[in-house]
Amino acid sequence: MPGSSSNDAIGVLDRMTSILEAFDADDRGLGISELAVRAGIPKSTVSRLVATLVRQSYLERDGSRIHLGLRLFELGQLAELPRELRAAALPVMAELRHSTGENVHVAIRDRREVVCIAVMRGRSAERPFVRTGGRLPIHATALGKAVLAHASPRDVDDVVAAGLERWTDRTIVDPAVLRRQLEDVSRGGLAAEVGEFAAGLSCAAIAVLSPSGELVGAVSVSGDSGAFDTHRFEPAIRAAALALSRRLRPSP
Amino acid sequence: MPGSSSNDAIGVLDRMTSILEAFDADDRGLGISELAVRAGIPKSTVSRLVATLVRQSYLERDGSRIHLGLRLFELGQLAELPRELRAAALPVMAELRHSTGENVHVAIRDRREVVCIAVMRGRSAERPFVRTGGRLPIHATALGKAVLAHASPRDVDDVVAAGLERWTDRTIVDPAVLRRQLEDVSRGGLAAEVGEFAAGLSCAAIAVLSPSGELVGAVSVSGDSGAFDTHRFEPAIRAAALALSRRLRPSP
DNA sequence: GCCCCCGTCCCACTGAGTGGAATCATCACC
DNA sequence: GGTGATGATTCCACTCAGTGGGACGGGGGC
Repeated sequence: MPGSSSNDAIGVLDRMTSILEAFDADDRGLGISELAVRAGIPKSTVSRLVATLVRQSYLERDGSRIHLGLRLFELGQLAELPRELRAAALPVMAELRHSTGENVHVAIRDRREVVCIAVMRGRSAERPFVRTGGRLPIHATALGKAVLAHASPRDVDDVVAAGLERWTDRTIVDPAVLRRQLEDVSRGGLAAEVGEFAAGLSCAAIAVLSPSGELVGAVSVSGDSGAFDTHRFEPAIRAAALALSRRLRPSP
Repeated sequence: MPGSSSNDAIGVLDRMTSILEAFDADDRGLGISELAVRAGIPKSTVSRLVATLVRQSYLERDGSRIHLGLRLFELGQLAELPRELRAAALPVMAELRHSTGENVHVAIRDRREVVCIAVMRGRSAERPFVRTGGRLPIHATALGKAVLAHASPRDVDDVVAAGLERWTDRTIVDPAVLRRQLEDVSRGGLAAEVGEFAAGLSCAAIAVLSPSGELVGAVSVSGDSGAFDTHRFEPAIRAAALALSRRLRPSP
């Protein structure tokens, strides 16, 4: 919602990332001019950079419409963390979906956000609120709070220092409240979220640890706040997190 | 196999792509030095560029091991072409796998290669020879020949001009033979491959066209050359290609 | 026809990027 | 603990890649 384009974008690389990240989820391709506006870079420069990226298949163009290219898909599939976790998670998620009937997600932390690396739609559930590859704020989602509770105090400080952006009127924006919840979670509690990210949406999550005890990500179940008791599914989610943990390669 | 590192890599962007593409399928992370060797770029430069890419989450580092980062996964999921085709293809592929029992693939063309955007392992089949996101040579695979047969003559010329690299002793390296096969396919024939890419591996493919008749990709079935009759599954593959075509959004 | 918007190209300027060498860190083996 | 190998980071003077305002061409719509 803020969309504040804080564009330092000094180096060419930062420029490139600005361009790549200008693409939305549902775009049907962008023109050079719009791209230039979104990325906050002069048109002529964008034109030149895009030409290079197209040459490398990082972008594609169909006439004057520009799209994200195949090489990004390819590299994305190569990334180890999501790949391994996904492979391990899919069967576990299927089981969790079966036992709860709700939408199921697995996400990984990336700085002050989490990235959803797998989503499964529950049998009788609404379409999931996030797509595979989607980013979510770490402080306003159950997935985020589950992983943040296992992070270092310094990490929590960073998140707080960056400001707790408000998404709904129930979003936790008070650092003290957030810290209290995180402490509770880190003592073995369930990470829950009721309308804090999107109105009417509830979610419950548990962190996933590697066999050696390191934080890997989190698994969650979400549903409509009306009929969703955050604690009802706790045993199932906990079991899923544990099962997933056991399926992970033991040696990272 | 050839791994010839033809590294012009003048601009920073090209440098970056060299770095990103230095990552293999099964790597457990690369160090700066190895990365520098693979990318053909001085160490100090790689160090600097990697720092920037890490800052942007395009790469990750765990001590001195460097991995592909989450942002690549994220952007890869955003790329429209694979995303839409995948969504449309998965049910069709499931059906094709069910009716054939073999491994099933869907791929998109990218210049002189095809990129596999979905793979399903057949019930009784060996593990697939290519992963999602994997690249295959266009002239040495059924998938490649299926799409190439629908491309412009100029495109075929380009492929031929670039040289038909030999993968096995059955790979087609004679342009005349390739052209003859492509003509046959474009007249409605089945694109087939018997051990041309990997010894003992057979594959049969059909192009997938959009509702408006444009080439989108190809769908294929593959199996062990011993027990695999390239033509036995032709009706099933053809039906899948048609079904997939009908599921595609009509307005690209 | 005219105007408006969009993408590309041009070109003189300059500071971002470069990379060899020095430095620091870690590890292994004697 | 010394010594040498390996690997990552930092420094810094040089210079060429990248820049971007503006001109150009073209296409689409009123």
